[in-house]
Amino acid sequence: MAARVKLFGFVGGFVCGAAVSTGSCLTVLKLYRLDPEEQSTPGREDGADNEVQQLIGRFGLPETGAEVRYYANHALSYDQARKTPRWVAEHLTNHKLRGKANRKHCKFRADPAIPACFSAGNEDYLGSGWSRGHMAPAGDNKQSEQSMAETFYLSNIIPQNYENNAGFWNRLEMYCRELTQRFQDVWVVSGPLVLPREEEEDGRKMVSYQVIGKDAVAVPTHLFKAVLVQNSTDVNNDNDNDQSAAPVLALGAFVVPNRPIGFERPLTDFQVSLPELERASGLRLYPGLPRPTADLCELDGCQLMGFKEFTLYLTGRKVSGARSLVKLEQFMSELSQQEIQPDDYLNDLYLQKKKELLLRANREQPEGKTGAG
DNA sequence: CGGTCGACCTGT
DNA sequence: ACAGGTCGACCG
Repeated sequence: MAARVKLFGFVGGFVCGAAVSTGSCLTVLKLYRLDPEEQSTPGREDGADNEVQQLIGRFGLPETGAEVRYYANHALSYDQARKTPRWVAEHLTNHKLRGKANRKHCKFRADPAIPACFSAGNEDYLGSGWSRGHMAPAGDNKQSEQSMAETFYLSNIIPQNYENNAGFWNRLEMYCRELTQRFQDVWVVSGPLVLPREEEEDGRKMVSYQVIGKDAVAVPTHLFKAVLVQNSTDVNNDNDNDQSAAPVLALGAFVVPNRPIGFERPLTDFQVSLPELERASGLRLYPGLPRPTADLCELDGCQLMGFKEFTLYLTGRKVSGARSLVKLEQFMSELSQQEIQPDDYLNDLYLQKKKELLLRANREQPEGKTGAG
């Protein structure tokens, strides 16, 4: 506290000195003590203060570049010091998740709206030991090539542990998409965190984090997600006579370490209260949300895909993209090698792909041994 | 779904 | 010869 008082005195003194030609020190001190809300209120017609404000801002006041930026299907606030987003917000619906936009047509690039001197570059990430992790996922934007392409702007990217990105975080994103099957609206706010190290033998807590590349992109220690769901009518409520069916509104907040997390850890291990997340992040999340809100995990379980389910899903994606019969068979044998039996969906996918590849092989090499059908 | 990397082609 | 971009193989 002593330090703060000292600092206050210094600042006050400095301002008084600088503003000696107008106003009184008292006025300046009063301004300094004003609520942030009040300070930013323009149109105060109250003469003296206004003059002081204009003088202080004679050559402009510092700009953070943290203003909200809107894209086709996400919005974010950017951190010019860390070269990452502070938060990224999205709205998901079942309908919006349909489409055939493909990440193969996208590429990571600097956000053209971010000044170059505050922007990360691909070079910062490549070979850094960290992957480029989406905050607004590409998979939430299959509806439009444009919106998917925009999620590849580095303003939406943070340095993320490979295994975390492809694994636990991936499954969390899938869970968010899955929620649109049970809720009409899903809102997600995601972002990086740099949290103090827990230990330190002498009891001190320290914030430290790696930075990568020539632009010194900050590697977050943790990632957060705040998931809000809504149904205008409760789909689980089969009581037709319930006229007062209030809209269901439930929220789950999660803080996930930026390192590998295995299948043995349930999502609920990483759940925190909304106020807890807000204190850690310094963000007021969903400020328009009536509180307290129902717990998403009590309402919906917060169950991520298990190992078997996830492996089946991945194999399905690989099978769909198989370019040769040998690869196709390899994907299936890898599955049985893990002692997982394909389900009906995967079997259909497999047979369909096999037919397609055989057809193609025959067309390109009609005299091959597979010919004479 | 989430990623990386290297071979290869292109332009100056 | 070398920077830069595309494409396909690869991994969890």
